[in-house]
Amino acid sequence: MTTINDIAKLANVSRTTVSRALNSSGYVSEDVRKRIMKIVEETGYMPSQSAKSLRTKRSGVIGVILPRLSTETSTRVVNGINEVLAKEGFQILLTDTELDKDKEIDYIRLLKSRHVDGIILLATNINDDLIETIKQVQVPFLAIGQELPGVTSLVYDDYHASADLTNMLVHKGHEKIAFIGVSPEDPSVGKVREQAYRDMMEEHGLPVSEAMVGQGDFTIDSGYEQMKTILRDCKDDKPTAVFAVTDRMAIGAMEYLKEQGYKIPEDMAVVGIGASSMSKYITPSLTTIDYFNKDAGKKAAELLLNKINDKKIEEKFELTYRLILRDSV
Amino acid sequence: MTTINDIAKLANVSRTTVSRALNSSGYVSEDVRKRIMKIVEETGYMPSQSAKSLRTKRSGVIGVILPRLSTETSTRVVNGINEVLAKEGFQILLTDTELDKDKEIDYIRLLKSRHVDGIILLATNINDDLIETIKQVQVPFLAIGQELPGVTSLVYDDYHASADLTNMLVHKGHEKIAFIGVSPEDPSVGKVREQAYRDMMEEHGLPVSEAMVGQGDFTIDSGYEQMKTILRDCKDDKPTAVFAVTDRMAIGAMEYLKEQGYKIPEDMAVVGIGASSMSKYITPSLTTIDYFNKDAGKKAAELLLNKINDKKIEEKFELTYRLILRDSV
DNA sequence: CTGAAAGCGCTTACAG
DNA sequence: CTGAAAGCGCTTACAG
Repeated sequence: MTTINDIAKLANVSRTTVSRALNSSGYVSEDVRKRIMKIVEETGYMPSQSAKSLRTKRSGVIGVILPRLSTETSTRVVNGINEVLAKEGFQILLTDTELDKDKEIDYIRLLKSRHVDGIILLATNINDDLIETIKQVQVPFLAIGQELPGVTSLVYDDYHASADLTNMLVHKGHEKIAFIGVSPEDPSVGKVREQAYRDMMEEHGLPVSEAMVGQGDFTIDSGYEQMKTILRDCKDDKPTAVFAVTDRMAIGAMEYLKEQGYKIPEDMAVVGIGASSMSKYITPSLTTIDYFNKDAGKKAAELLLNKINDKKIEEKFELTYRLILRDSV
Repeated sequence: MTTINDIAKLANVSRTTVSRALNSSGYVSEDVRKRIMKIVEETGYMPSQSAKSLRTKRSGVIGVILPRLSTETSTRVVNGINEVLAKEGFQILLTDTELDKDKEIDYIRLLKSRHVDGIILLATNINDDLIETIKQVQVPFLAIGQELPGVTSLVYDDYHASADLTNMLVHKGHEKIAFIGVSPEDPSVGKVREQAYRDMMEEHGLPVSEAMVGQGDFTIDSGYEQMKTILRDCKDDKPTAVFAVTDRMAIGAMEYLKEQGYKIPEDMAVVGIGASSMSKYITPSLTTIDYFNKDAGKKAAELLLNKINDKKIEEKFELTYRLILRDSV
């Protein structure tokens, strides 16, 4: 492999000079610079990033930790991150925890050992070990989706998004609104969204019987199953609307309702969150919340870049959202 | 930061010994090993991968080059790749060409400079510069989706998949089958799929008027537009079925058809390729081809790992597929 | 404007 | 079983 020494020899200069020419640091006469560049061109020389990174402690790589590689949300966020980062010459080192908390921590440490210049974590849970590890590694860090104490966090406005959705249903005349949530282990999706729903129901003086509330696990199937359970448990006091905290679960619920001959939205209104591509093309199209995940990714990358460059930034950023009203309500 | 020297000092041994203990290479007395491991544990020491990689010429990183980060196909493939690689302790360095051919080449070189142990390219086109670059960089290489001459390639069986779909429509009684393809710049999707369609039509003695053939650009919108154009151009000789080479374009076509009051499949049958999640939940559900992208990703990773370990492998691998018959035909 | 030298944190023959 | 030394390919004070 061609190294800086080869280039130096070919150009009849020291490797110091080659380095300077390559990095446009320090003075190099125009003459010499051209000679060097020509040889670099000809040989197709590319500096070894390992050597560079060993020396400079910078790698030009940003670690990204995902809960799942294959969800639309993750993909959009990564897309946004990459768009900003690629422009600045950074690449993404991708890791997927498969929702395993231990792996979250392992990967943070692994990424550190790979000298990444920063880490972006799509967070799904909060625990002390995690916070502790983040502190320890001393790498510019950014969390998306959960507010991690002491860590710069970019959060979706889950409370108001969920409240808006609930209020919208109430204003449409629904009084019995079923709810399909997820485990509170995921504070943002599990706790906050449910809390907003309950708060709004209470505010409107509408009762929430526990038979109306189910807990899924993000999958379409779990939406289907929860809908089934809710309908069975509610007996003669059936809801007229169902609010699932993710589009996938909402779609699962719709599947079950369709199977049972329910007309949507006449017999049962359905809403989700996430603005998945499916939500638009399913019949009837699904009312949902768009969290602008790609923008979140972009913003995350920009903030992280600022952190890397030692700019002071705030600790918490709240993202915006949009309610998309479609045919399912 | 803690380095191997710190550990050596704390354990009262040389860094040679620490290295040996860490990598389980060479002899280390049980006593010393335990002492070292304890200190490693306590300090949270992680060896610098840059230093390691500079020395060993291996990085434990595989570069993946994607045409687009945010398509379901890419995501599934990456997911499969990662599943296999993560198990072996490899991480993925992700790059997105945004369909720019020059970037494909730039990224190959960039990944090389980052000392990746191998590269997987989701290929969308074939050109000499690309082939040339792949040869030059001398990195274990694997292409998915196109057969690149001289490069180990994993290809979908586009010809037979497309032929099966066409034949299926013919057997259902369709004689005028419209086609929405993409540019032949993408040999697999653009050329091969169209060729199979034309071959089968000819085999059955069915004419293909050029008014029945459109060219989209993978987007839903382009499917919509092409459907519109085809219907306009065909005048009184309208097709009774339309074959789009991707699900997204098929879905766009369906949207237009629905708008125009066509009943699917009664007035017009629609088929796509890709088994997107949307294809299952759209109404009517879309008949399509499942290419098992995730398995392709796994297979790619396994083959690449073999290459890295100097195992001899064949140059071309053909993947399997499955026709999913749904309500749109 | 240019170069010699030190050093980043590892691994690996080589010697004992 | 253990260690001293060389070297991977860079960058960066320092000196001129």
